[in-house]
Amino acid sequence: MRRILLTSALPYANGDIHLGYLLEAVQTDIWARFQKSRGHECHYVCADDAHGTPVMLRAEAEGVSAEDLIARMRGEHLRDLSAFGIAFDHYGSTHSPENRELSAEMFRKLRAAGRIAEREIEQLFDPERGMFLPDRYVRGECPRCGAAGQFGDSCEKCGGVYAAAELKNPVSVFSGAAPVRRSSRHYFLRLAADGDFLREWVFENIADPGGGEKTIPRLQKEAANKLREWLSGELRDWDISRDAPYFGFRVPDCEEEKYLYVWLDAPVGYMASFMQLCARGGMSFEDFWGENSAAELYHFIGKDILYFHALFWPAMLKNSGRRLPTRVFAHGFLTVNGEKMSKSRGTFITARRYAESGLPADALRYYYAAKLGDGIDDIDLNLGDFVLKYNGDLVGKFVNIASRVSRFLLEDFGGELDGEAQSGEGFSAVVAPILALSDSLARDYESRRYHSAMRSVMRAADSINGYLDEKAPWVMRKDKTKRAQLHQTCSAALRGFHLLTAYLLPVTPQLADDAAKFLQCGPPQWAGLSPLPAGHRVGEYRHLLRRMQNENARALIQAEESCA
RNA sequence: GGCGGCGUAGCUCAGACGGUAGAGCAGCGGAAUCAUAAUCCGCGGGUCGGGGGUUCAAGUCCCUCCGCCGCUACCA
Repeated sequence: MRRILLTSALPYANGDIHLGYLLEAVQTDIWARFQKSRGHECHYVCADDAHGTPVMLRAEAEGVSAEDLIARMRGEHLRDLSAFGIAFDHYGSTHSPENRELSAEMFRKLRAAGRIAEREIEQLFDPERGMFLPDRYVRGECPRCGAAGQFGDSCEKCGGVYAAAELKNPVSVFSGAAPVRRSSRHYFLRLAADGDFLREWVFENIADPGGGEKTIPRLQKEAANKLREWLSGELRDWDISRDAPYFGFRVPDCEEEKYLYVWLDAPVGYMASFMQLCARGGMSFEDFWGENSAAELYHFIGKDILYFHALFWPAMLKNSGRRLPTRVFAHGFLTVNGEKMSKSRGTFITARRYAESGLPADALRYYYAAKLGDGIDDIDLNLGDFVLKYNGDLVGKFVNIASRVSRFLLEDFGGELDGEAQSGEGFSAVVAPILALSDSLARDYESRRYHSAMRSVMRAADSINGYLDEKAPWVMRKDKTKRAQLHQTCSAALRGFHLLTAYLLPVTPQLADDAAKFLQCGPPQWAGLSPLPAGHRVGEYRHLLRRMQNENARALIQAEESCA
């Protein structure tokens, strides 16, 4: 049995869960459910990312304490994610005692290892607000093209990149005051010292924990390419402290009021969340995070935060006596109808909006699965396509199988399956080929080629539908002498349906649950999966899914526009 | 500006190691009527963004151009 710990990136406490984040949560959740269904020990943890300037400012604007704000946001995030069947084993917060402790320990160990540098740096400072200004909070004219109202890091007009201090006529976004330069002592993670280690670690191949004979790359090809950019030169030190006012953890053993940068304690939040789970579940924290841990550790992330997880984080772990991630899985962004999600276009769809629209969570999960591969490409949610895929695949093909034969089984055989669970014509024509799919399907799931897995499952559903057309049980039914054949055909089709339900369970847990109720079996686990036995009795069939209407999907966008 | 990614049938996308272009949906033509206008069989449809190169052979490797997108470390 494998021991696996996996994480999704931490949702930030200053924003709502949207369909883009759900892409990641669903991708991770499918993998977690798959591993569990295969009988492995698997823990899926996540947490709210609670610290940083934006949270502090928003709390101020709302007139509430930061603690109250993040508690509320965490509740909303958890509610939204739960509505999509994201089954965390634990969902913590980076603003927790455990994380405070682990972050401080991390910092101290890094310092003891000689990896912390201190330097005076000069930054823009808002004299009215009395705070240093992150680049994002300074606007001014682009030093290259002169475009007005540009942010302090890059120009939207000409694409130029510069330092905030280079902006002409800069103003603070908060007060409108002209920022002044002021220097302050900052702490840095000395990344350059780990250049050789990172170049090795990032590009290295590892033994396949999934049992494959060949070694596999630690990172996806595209991800490795991206990292080559940083790794090809000298690595710069990473600024990991912020001056007050800031919402976060104090820098340990520092007399001035300085805070750990949110991105320092955010990944440590993975550890803290798991630590809380351990307290509940009896696992040993060190088994998973100790330097010589034999457990597997995976981070699912968006491609935008790759360097945090593949550069800073490994460096932090290595120099603090911790284990390193087994692999890091990056995915692309979500676009809606071919375009970047946009509030003004109404395509910035929140999880809540979707849930309230009444569209089934499994529909989105299935659609994502049908499009997700192991790459880093963006995924497009095309609403028309979305409706067609759900109706065509899940309703028309998959659920249709149960719908086609259940009445015959119920009316003619009292819901009982025939005696040939492991032999006979129906078995060899329908059941055996689906059993034989197991290994290649498992490989697809394991390597996150969900789209390939979904194609295989649907091809199998096609074959059952084809089998039913060929056998025409509705014709057999009129001939009393063909009663045994009728029984066999319907039983085989339903056994096939049951097996496919198990294959689909990681993707569509609600559907699998409902199907299991109809089949009167437990949630079909992949480990030890076998055809429903002779004489097994199924329940009365009620529609497991409803067809989706185009209007429902379109309303996702319209509804957003009306309140934009 | 630098670096990276993408560009394959009307649509959404597959295509490890280079070897005569694939799926689903849509369209067209049949069949069937058990099933949620669900199902099955068959058909048409692509200069694989343009151009050049390597090779007996390139969507697949190299160069170049065009288009779209992303990243560029103190936004998270």
